Amino acid sequence: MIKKVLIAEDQESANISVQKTLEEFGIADPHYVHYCDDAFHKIKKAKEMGDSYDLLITDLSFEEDERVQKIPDGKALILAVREIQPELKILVFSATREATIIEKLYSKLDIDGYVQKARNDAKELKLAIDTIGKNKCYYPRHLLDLVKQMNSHDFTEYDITIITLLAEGIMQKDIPAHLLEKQISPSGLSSVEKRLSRIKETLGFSKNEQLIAFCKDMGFI
Amino acid sequence: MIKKVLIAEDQESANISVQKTLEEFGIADPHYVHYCDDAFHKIKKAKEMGDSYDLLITDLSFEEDERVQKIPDGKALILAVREIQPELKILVFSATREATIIEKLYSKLDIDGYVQKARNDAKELKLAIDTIGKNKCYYPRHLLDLVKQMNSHDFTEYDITIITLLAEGIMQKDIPAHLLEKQISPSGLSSVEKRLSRIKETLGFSKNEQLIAFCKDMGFI
DNA sequence: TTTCGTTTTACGGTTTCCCATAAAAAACAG
DNA sequence: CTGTTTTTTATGGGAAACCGTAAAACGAAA
Repeated sequence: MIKKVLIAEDQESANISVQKTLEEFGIADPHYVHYCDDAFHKIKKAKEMGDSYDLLITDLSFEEDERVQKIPDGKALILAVREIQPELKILVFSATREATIIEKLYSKLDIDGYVQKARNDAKELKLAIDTIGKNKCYYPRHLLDLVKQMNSHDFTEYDITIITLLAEGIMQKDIPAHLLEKQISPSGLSSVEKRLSRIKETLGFSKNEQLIAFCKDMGFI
Repeated sequence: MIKKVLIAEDQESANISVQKTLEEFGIADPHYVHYCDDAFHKIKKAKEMGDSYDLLITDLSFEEDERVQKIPDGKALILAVREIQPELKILVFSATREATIIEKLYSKLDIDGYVQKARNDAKELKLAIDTIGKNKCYYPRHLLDLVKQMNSHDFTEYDITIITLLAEGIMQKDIPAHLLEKQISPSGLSSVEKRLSRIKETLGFSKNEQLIAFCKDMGFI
């Protein structure tokens, strides 16, 4: 059961969102800090007083200002905290959607959950805290999907070219002309169609829109 | 004219790419550092010796290791450097494609150029250095486009819902069913079609693929 | 309630996409 | 060079998307 929570977050707006969510869990007065250094000291002190925190919710990036910090960001904070209280649950609440970065948080820093700051992040935040409260890790859905798909198809230059053209609004039937211009072969419409449907098949996609979204997530385009 | 260049970059591969590009400009032996602290000290020392750098090419994110750094990342480095040599040209070479982050680099940190690490970044790097050499700022094309488009349409919850469904591979003709399920109105296929075509019209897009790519770039989905 | 104006939905024609098949071209081996 | 295999391109039918128009539903005001 999660009772004592510390929030490290320098953005006012994000703070409000987190607070509201926590209220729904009956966690009335979570502790706030706006600097990583403060977070570290609070956790350390609580541990020493025999009143450890159950959960740390932290951002990754913190704006820098005149207060010089030893711990510059969320990543460093997590590393530092793990030294003094390895069992502390950590939920990262950040804007990054780079699958590779998020993946590393789980594998290297051993975090318990990641929620991306987005429109309806309150919902996801709730689900994440609930999951972590049950001693389980919370993986955002889109990450799970990505990890699974990562290795199922490796994109060639050819693939990327076609997909980039699509993302630029070129109609599929006009792609052959563009390929000819760039002297890329094969340039036939059938070849383009076949390639696209093959990619989508291996990735389990049904529509081009899905493929574009995936490639954007992966940073291919 | 750019003669003396310092590169702050901890990734071996990226370093090579930059080096090649610089060679084409006749900048034979640029200086390299793998840590921001080193970059800062080099710039400071050169300035004091009356042999200042003309250009700093830096990454934003630096991997942390056993060497504890005062300056954790490229952003902090830029801030620090601006203190001691405000006129130094700065070109950021990083992987981020978050339009908002990049925009801030220009507006807050006053950088002279940004090039995103991508497949053919050498070309863009060259163009950027050339532009900066002429005392002009280099703006990546896609950023210019985004900034222009940003204000042309503001996305509602409804828009995001539809676009998200598309990105998940739902067929357009099946979207009404999903909207009904979520009790979102209007749910008619015609309304969905009209909404999508309206969005694409205001943004100057022709295809859904383009819209998906744009929304991913903007972090809407 | 009636009327007017707006929003939502339904329908039909055209374009584009999707997919299977076949023809053509290229690559390869003997 | 000939025959075989693979790759690329062409073609056509059916499904989905696109786009304009008209009907229906809804809301507000008289």
